[in-house]
Amino acid sequence: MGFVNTPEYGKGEDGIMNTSVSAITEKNRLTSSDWQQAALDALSEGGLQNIAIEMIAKSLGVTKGSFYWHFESRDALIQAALELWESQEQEQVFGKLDALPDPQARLTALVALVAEELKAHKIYSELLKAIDHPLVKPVLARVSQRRIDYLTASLRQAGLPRKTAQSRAILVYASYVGFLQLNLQLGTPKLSHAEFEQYV
Amino acid sequence: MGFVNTPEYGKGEDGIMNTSVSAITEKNRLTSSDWQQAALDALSEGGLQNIAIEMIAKSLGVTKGSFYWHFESRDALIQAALELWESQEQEQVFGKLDALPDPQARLTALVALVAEELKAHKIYSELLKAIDHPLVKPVLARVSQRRIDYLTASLRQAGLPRKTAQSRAILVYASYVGFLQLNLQLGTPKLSHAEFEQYV
DNA sequence: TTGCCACCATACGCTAAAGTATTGACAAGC
DNA sequence: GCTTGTCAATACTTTAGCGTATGGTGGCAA
Repeated sequence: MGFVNTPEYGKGEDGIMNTSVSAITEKNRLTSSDWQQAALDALSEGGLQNIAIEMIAKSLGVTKGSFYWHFESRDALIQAALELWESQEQEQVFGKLDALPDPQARLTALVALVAEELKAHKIYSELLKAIDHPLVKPVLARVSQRRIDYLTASLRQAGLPRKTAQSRAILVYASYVGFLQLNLQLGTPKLSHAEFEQYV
Repeated sequence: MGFVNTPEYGKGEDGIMNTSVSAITEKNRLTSSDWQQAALDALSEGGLQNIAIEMIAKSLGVTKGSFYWHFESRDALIQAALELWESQEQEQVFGKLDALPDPQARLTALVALVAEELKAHKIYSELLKAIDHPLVKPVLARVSQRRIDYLTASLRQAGLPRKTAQSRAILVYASYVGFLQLNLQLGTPKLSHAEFEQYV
């Protein structure tokens, strides 16, 4: 019930041809993956409510007649997009970090990830805002937990005792989430991540 | 006030009668303040999009015919509710803290505020999620900045040098915001605020 | 009593967005 | 060349929610 279609402020307006990767397979015919990727693009720019099939269709150069061939419903698209995101983030973040053997270097690299890769953070931020949605919640819970666990493990490898590492990991991650909101949305901070590293 | 004969428009079944304060001034006639308070209640439980006038009207036992006498539009209600919230939070939070002369004690009390007063935090959290809304953004920016400034001042009074106090204040506040999301929405943490105080 | 005003109900219009039904186009295999 | 399967366009229905128009009622003042 009351979640789906509230005509809120979001409104991607007209096209805004995305700056995204958008391979879109060149030829006019689309695949469901294209829709998923487009949904993530829309999500990153306007939140969950911006995953509106007619808008996305427009940005893909088709109509929703196409959409309902590839997907059962909007929820199905959201679910598929979230799955895509989850797998993508797993290989991106963890793949990158696992390459580094030194735990100290890993932490530094992890912090560095906050600065770049803006889009991924936008998506995560928007998902946080939509955490009430039943499809979003479990995904976000998994991803967050995985990241915190990873942080904890890295801190332990860096020499911290178990309990301390756990608390520290949660604290650091909470800071990250907080910065995401304050930094990304408001212009609030000016706090560099140099500060951040001092706590590690 | 025909109590009986109104022909039971719309199944009034699943009301979710609010657990809120709701003084509602006893007599059936409402004031605009009642609407503002009800809007904040709705906000805290379902986000900005849950400020839906027909729903709130139902929870107040009237119809929207009443609403549009008190307010010009939904946006007007939102704005008024936000003003109410801003003034309320100012006297609540700062009023409480200013009573304490010792800056150290103030910080402890501030941290303690995170635990109790759940509803206020819910509202703040929901507003964070709706930060894209043009009416929300400036209010939230003001409130957040004010809190960070207050934190900074307290930290300075506690002996920290200027720059350090600023950075620390932002970091602490970001942590607070992060905890709000993780703690309130997911079941993630178990980190007590005892940890928190160690950083102060 | 009369009449006005504050507050509210009812009925309606309008729009955005989801979802459905039907038809069309085009490429590949038979 | 004909059929079939895949992808898409068009037109439609439905629902939620904002906003409007208008009329109703109870209390209070003159």
